[in-house]
Amino acid sequence: MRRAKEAGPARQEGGGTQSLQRALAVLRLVASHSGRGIRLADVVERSGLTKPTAHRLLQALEQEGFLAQDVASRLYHLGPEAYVIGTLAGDRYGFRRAALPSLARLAAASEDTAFLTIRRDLHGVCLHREEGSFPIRSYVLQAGDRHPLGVGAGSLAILAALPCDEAEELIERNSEELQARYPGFPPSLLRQRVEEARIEGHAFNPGQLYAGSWAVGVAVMGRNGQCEGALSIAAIENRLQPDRRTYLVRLLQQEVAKLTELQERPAGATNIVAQARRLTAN
Amino acid sequence: MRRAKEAGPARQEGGGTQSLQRALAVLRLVASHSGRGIRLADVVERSGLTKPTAHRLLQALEQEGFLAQDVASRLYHLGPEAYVIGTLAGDRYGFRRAALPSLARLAAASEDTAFLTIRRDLHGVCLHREEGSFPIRSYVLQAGDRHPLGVGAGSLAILAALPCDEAEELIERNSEELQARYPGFPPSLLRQRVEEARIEGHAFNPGQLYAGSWAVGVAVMGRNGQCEGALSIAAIENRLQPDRRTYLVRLLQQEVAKLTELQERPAGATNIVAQARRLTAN
DNA sequence: AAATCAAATCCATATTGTGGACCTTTCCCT
DNA sequence: AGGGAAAGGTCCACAATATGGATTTGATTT
Repeated sequence: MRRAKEAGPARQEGGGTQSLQRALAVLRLVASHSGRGIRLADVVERSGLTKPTAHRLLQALEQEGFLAQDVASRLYHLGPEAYVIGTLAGDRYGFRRAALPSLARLAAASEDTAFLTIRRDLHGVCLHREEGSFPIRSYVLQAGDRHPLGVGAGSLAILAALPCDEAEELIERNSEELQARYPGFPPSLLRQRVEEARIEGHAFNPGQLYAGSWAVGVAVMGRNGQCEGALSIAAIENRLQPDRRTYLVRLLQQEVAKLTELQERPAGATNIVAQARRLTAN
Repeated sequence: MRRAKEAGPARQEGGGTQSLQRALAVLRLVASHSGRGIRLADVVERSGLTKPTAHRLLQALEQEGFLAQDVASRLYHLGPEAYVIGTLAGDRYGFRRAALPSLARLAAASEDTAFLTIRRDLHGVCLHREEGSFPIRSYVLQAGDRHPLGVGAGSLAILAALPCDEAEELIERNSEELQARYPGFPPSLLRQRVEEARIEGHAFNPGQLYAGSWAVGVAVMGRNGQCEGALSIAAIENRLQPDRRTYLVRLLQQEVAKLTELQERPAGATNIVAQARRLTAN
């Protein structure tokens, strides 16, 4: 297919189903506007696809039930099928459900906004945002938003929790995107922040992404030693000065401890094989 | 594309992205084996696709993160991206989360297995299965399983809760599939069962799908008057005789009442439009 | 009523997905 | 161990299918 405009040097991973990549990119794009909805024109702009292509993909995804279009506003939203798929996937990755009570407690105790972020390949994805009672709230990070690992407190906490060589490799692989779209985050800065986060035991973002929007984050480790995600709290600058920052970190660490305890079985592989033998026969 | 084998007379809905349809069908197929995993050969058999095609789609979906393949067993499972999408969709269709406590209570009180089913176009999809303590358990209905509306107690409850003309239309539209794949469910039987369910106030399935696996179901109505889904309980025949059946129906109705009360805002359209104006501008 | 913007549609073109045939690995039975 | 079967994975010529510039339709604003 004729590549539209941007799109870097060449797709890394071996050739596959390109139209599928496009379609799923559109699906993710709509997902990242979850709750708000997104217009065709915005999809065109953000995906770099042409209008007919974007439109066709949106329509096809809608027909399959993965998207739903509001007839009045013409905005595209995630559809019921996406919900079904995700619900079933939740049986395997039930991390969010476990974390929701923690987020609620964090938001209540801190009065600021608490976030759950998970790693998804090279990026951190915000899965949930729980608002506190404090009247000044930032809308810098929404559910569905993705940034390269290290950009933002939760995302940075995850990066810092990974083995050194893996973290370094990820920074490397993200360098192109960082350079292109995150001028405030050169790889060198990320390395420094990761270093600091490891020493301090928590990630700290002093308004690096948006001036005035500060945040702290702590990683959640699974019982297999892998990083599952991170909890973070964002607030305005003067609510994240040293004393309060220490307090918020303590809150986060308490919740992380609770989460670590009630970590669910990670779907043991041997078990699955045995089940499969029995069940996939029909 | 060359149509493989089966596939009826002609696809009804207007031409779109066929390969996408196939890919999403594969995704749904894997989802329907959530937890268990599915093998390439089974995907080939159940989807009617050829092996290279199925394999390519599975690989592409895996690369995009929507599927994950267990390296040891080669079984395909839903991937983290599916979880992300579904989690975000959950903000719009948060029905399942609300229903989980009810299912837990139903399973505990009845000692049998409780299910949550929702409508998805022409089908009922089992979203969750909560097992009770009774030692004889049927595995007739798993999370992710789909059947035409009316097949199974939960599915039948949903069908019976719809307006008469709509229900009739759905039976009509399902008649082909019923005839081909559900020999025990001729449309005429469905109409009769729907009639009974409306009179009785609950759906009853006396082992129609699998002999010995009986079930009762009650629909959950949203506050907009639309049917949101259904709760159901399945048990072996002698645990669904008249007296106990009445008891179980009462349990179901209690939980349905609780669910109806704490129904969430159905994302009012006007509100969404207003938000969109503000938020999709950037 | 005119103008502006966005959404939806058309259609010739060649890029892309397709599947029969083939190879490789794993598992099981003797 | 050895041999056979079944499943997973790959190749490549072919044409069916997605593509996007241009156009039409529809809605909203001035």
